[in-house]
Amino acid sequence: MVIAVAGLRERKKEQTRRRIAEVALRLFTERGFDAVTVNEIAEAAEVAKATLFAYFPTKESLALHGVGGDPLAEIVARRPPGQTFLEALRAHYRAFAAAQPPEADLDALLARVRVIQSSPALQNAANALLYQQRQALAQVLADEYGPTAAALMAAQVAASLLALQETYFQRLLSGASAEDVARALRQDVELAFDLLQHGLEYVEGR
Amino acid sequence: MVIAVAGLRERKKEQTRRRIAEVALRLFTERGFDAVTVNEIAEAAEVAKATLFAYFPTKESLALHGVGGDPLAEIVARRPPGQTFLEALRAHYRAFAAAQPPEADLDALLARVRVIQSSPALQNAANALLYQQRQALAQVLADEYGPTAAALMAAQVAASLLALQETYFQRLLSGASAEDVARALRQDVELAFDLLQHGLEYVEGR
DNA sequence: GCAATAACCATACTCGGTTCAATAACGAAC
DNA sequence: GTTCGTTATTGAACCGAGTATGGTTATTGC
Repeated sequence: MVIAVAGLRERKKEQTRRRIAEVALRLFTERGFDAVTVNEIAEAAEVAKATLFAYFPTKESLALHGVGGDPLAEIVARRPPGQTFLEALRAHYRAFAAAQPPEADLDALLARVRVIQSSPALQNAANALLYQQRQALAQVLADEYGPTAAALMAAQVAASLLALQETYFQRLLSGASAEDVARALRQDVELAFDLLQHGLEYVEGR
Repeated sequence: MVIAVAGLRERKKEQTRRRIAEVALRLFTERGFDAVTVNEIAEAAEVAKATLFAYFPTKESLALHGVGGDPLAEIVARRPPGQTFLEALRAHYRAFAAAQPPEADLDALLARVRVIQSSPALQNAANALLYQQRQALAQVLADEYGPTAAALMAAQVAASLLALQETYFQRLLSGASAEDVARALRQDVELAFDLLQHGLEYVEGR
């Protein structure tokens, strides 16, 4: 009995997609996002430009594929009953911060972060990604809290997590040791959620 | 005694700038942002494309000039002593919500909102504007609260105000009466700042 | 084998934005 | 009111991202 493997067509498609993505990331890493044209990427990946854009809708998506971040709306929607949505998110990010990423992944992440930081256009694109998550989260929360409060809460949460991510990236780029970065991240996660939960007066009152 | 009027050169520049801006806004209003090319705008304003881009750095800026929003960092920096930064912001937005804009301005605002809503690219650009304010605010707050907490707080505040603005725009577009929109805005402002001040548990606990 | 389908390619195009050399308009000084 | 340096403006060529198209090749299901 032969395991039904994906058709040759599908496998080739996947190959092409990966080849494009890898070549793009390599070039971006070597020279920065803005200094690489999509024509170059297409040429180096040995595909036509039209093919490249059949796989990735924009140049930005070439650098950001797989960097979507965690699906906030899902985490909230799937939380166990009795848990507030904020508790669910805190638990998720606490777990993320507790998990020490292996060296190799960290190098790759660092390269990715450097690429993203290399172009304002890319940073905007990354923000736009979170913007969509914000809306999805607002929709999930709307049933419980009404549309206006839900929109406000989702905005606060999404913005906090974006700020958290930026701080994390900066710490990574600053050259601090992996342990220090991880420790700071754990603290920052707690601070971010404390602020969200108890409001800005939480810090104001020291 | 003659009032020292601006030189002819300066006046012409101002004229050109205004002509470009007005033509652009008119075309955007008529056909939507994406359906108008900068070539058309330049032609209709009777300037060369290069001249247009000498006045406005991007196509988006043609639709967003003057829509910067309130300078959060300044409001906070100039607050009277003894007032928390959040109180200062709340007072500012409360005053804004209390002021009934005159009919004519409201029509112009509505047109502007419709244009902005007509293109995702424009909405992203508008977001990016607030993003800069966020960073300026974070810098002002950093002295008092440290960089990490400041970044988180600024992010929450900026995101809340963006959400507030979006809700306001939606209410305007929904065709509700000006009084209803104004009343809802006053409520929303209080809700937004209550959430910021006391945290999400403020609503969670009802 | 043999069509139907889907990936792929080359090419030309649109549009936003930049560059640059040439020119026109202004301001100030004589 | 002529001259001269400055500055706004122009036109036209150029770049890069993204789209449209019509044709070619390879896989698939029969």
